[in-house]
Amino acid sequence: MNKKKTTNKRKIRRAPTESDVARLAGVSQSAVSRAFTKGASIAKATREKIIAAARELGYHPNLLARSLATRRSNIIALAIANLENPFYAQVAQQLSAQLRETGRHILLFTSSIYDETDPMLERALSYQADALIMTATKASEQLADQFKKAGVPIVQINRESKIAGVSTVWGENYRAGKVAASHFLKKNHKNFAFVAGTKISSTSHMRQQGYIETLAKNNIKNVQIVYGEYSFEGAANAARKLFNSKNPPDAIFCASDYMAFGVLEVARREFALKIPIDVAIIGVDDVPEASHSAYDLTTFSQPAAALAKEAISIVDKMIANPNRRAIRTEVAGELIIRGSTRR
Amino acid sequence: MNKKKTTNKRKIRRAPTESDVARLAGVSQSAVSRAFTKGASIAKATREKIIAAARELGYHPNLLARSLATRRSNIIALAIANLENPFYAQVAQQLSAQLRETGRHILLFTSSIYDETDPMLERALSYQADALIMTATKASEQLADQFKKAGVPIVQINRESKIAGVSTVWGENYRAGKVAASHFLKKNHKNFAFVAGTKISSTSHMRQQGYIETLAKNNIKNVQIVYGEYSFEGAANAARKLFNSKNPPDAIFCASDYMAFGVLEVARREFALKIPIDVAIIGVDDVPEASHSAYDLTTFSQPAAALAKEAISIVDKMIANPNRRAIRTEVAGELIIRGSTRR
DNA sequence: GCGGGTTTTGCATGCGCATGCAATAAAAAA
DNA sequence: TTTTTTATTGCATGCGCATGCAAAACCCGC
Repeated sequence: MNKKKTTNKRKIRRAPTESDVARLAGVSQSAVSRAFTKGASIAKATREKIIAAARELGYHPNLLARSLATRRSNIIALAIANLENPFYAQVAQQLSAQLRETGRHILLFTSSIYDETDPMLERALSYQADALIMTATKASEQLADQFKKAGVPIVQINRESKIAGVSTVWGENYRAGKVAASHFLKKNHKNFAFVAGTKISSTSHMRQQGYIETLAKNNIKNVQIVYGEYSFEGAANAARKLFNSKNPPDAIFCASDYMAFGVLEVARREFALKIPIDVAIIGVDDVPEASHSAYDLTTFSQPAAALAKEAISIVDKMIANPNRRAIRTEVAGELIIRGSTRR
Repeated sequence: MNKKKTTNKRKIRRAPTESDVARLAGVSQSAVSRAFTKGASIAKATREKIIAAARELGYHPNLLARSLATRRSNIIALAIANLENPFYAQVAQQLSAQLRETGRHILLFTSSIYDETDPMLERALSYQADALIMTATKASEQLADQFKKAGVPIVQINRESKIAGVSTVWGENYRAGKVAASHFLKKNHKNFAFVAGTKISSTSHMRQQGYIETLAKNNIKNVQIVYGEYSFEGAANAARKLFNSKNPPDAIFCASDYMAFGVLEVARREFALKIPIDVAIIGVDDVPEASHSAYDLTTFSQPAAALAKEAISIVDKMIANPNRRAIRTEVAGELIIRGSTRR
């Protein structure tokens, strides 16, 4: 009935806003806004007064409101299939670390489906993401369309795309295969095999091309190809098939380190093969484990940090000029020679 | 000069808004809002008309604006130290997958510093996150304070906390150690060792307690303790120390699978020990690799899915009742017996 | 101490959506 | 058909912040 009742009715503590800070500091709300906007026109003394008031209240700017007003969310959507793969986890880690330096953050969309487009990704548009970065997945034509219409760039890491609006950054896939083949040839191997990822992986396909074509140039045509499905166990099965074949390979190139580990273990434990004497193995990625003494894997590197950096650089360019065509960049890698190949 | 000039001046294509949809559908903006709000009062025919118009325009609701109006962002901040660790990657994956079912998404904060509080986490407050979930990190007193003030719950996965406002969910750490010890004892082992994580990890400490106390009850006091720093290489070094000692162990319990892998590899390759005859090994976590034939590791499981589920459940409870005290839950695990221990 | 120039400030408004309230249309009851 | 009840709608406003514009405060040199 009385006034008190009204003011007391349920003390929900709201987060302080600019207006609260303004009141305490004795300035206008817009002054507070300017105090927190880099480069805005505001007197030094005023800003300090405001900062002090803000600290006193425990004020945190509401970035969602800011985004609404500025039309820039500083949110980057990251679509990632199988985070469990250390290589992609590393890419995610790198992206996150590098983005934070420009005040941006990652909205995570995981998916367990490899190489297929997650319908949930439309949500990134609803969250007003400034860009979408995809790893180990591809954007469908339809998704790309929607993002283009919204002016939100898409960058794929490690997957090729024929879609006009989609930028891509990848490692030197063809060269990886080529270099692996050359290295094996130099060490006088005779029987070659390739453990591919999945059938639809463009990445795996490019590596295979580089490998096979280089071997073909040296008159080696009978290269066994098996699929490891980009998993440890898948590769282990593929390896069993290889070693049980009538003509077991003495040189195996794997489309990923992870698969190489699977092959390596099967070779050692189930077939008692000596590495690199009986069989040599080369992977791709150079994940941290590759350098562990347990694996000591020769591999063609695909530097996560560089991939992340390039992806972000593309994002920046596309945001700066939305009408720009898709950008396609290759990031250099190199053969890192370790104990899984002959000296 | 003429009117056309005004309307044509710079065709920046804005994303369509509810007002655009409303215009096309011939209804008010609020009707459109209601059409997209579950349970709102709106006629079926109207909604359909609106949905059609929305589809035609390619309308995506602006979730930031919605969050501003509803004071609920549906964003959950996830702080994760070393994503590269497959166990935590798995937890992240689980959280992401389970949260999406209730329409929530993860804002990712990675950190390479173990067990320390990342100052960047304040940003979660700015993004109006509905909650903060932390894995492999702990909230500082000060951070917890700020979140409590803002009414945003914090849940730590796999880290203990003495701070009042911080909820926690963890695996059966003490029991893991206890069960490991019992299993070793049953198999007649004589010389015991423990490979701990870091010195300040409460998780590692609990596991150690369970192990040591159980052994002590059986009159075994001289348990060697070494630190593996939760890394493969760290554990490998720890293992070298153990196997080179005057009394090398025949039973090693490791505070994580990952470290167990390091120990296992060193045992086999550098010391030519037969597992589990010469030395038996038990880990904790049950990461996917543990079941791979290469490792075939006996381990006390710490189910990522269950941890994630419990963390989310706590978040929900805390959001429903912000004044509630912190919740502490233990998630059951079990000893999964594989080839790294004697039959 | 004054005019013109330069900062610094506040005012007003809009970003896209949700929602209480009042107005209206539809349905049910009389 | 008229009245009452209920289901739909639109209006108006606010969420917290940024920003163009005009007013105010400050600066300088003369």
